[in-house]
Amino acid sequence: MIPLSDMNAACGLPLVKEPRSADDAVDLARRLKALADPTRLLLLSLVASSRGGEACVCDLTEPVGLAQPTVSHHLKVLTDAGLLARDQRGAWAYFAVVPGALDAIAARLVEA
Amino acid sequence: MIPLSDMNAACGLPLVKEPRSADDAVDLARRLKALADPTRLLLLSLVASSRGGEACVCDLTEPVGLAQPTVSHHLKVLTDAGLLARDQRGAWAYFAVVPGALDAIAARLVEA
DNA sequence: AGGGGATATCGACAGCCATCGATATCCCCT
DNA sequence: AGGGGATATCGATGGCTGTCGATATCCCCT
Repeated sequence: MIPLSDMNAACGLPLVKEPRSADDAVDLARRLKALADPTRLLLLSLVASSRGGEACVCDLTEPVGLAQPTVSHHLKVLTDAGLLARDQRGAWAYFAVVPGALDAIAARLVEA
Repeated sequence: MIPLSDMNAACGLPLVKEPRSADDAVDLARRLKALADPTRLLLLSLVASSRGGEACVCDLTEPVGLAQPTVSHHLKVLTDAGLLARDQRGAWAYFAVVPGALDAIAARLVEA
C-alpha cells in the first residue's frame, strides 16, 4: 500500500481520501460485467422469485425468449461470478441465488 | 403490468414474488455497463477522493495512465449514465460525482 | 487578432461478447 | 444396453467497445 502522501507527491492530485486501488477496480469491474446484461439481470430475478428460490434451465428458457445454449451460457457467467449456485439433481441442474452476493457487490459500489 | 397469476399461467414458473420487468432490466444493465470497467471505476474513485470532490481531465490522465481522448471518452460515458456531473469553468471541465447516483444503482441491485 | 493550452470529436483498429445451430455429455428409465 | 430428455460445450458470426493518433473546438491571455 502506497501512503496517501506519496501518491499525492507522485501524481500531483490533491486527495482527501484514498482512491480505489487498481486491483480492486479490476475485480469489481469483472463482477459488474456479469451483472451488466439485461438477460442476466432478468435470469437472476427469475431465479430469486421462483418457488424455493431455485429454478432449472428448462424453466428459464421460455420467459427470457432465448435458446437453451444461450441461457446456459448466461447462467454459467453468473455462476462463475459467484452470483448463482449450481446444484445438479439427476438430469436437471438447479440454480439458486448465492445469499449476500448482490449485497456484497452493492456495498463495494457505495463504500468508496 | 401483468398480474402475477397471469404470468404464472403464461410461463408455468411458480413465482413467489414479481420478477424484475424487462424494461427495468434493460435500464439497469445500461447503467451497470457504464460502471463495469476498471478505468471508469478508478476515475469515479479519483474524482470522489479529490479535494472539493471534483477534478479536471488534466488531473486524471496521468493517474490512470491513458491518453487524453480515452479519459475524455470514459468521462463522457460516466456523465451520460448520470454518475458524473460536468461543470465547464473557463478552458477547464470539472467533473464531480452526482450525489446519490451510486446509492440509487446499488439499491436497485439488491431490491429484487 | 492571434497564439497556446485544455477538451471533445472523428476514424480506425483490435479484442470482447451475445447469440445461435450443431453436437457432445450426462442421467434416468425401460 | 439402449433410447430419450436435460444440459453443457463448440464454432461461427455480427455487433459492441476500449484504445489511440489526428484533428476540431473552445477559451483565455497578450
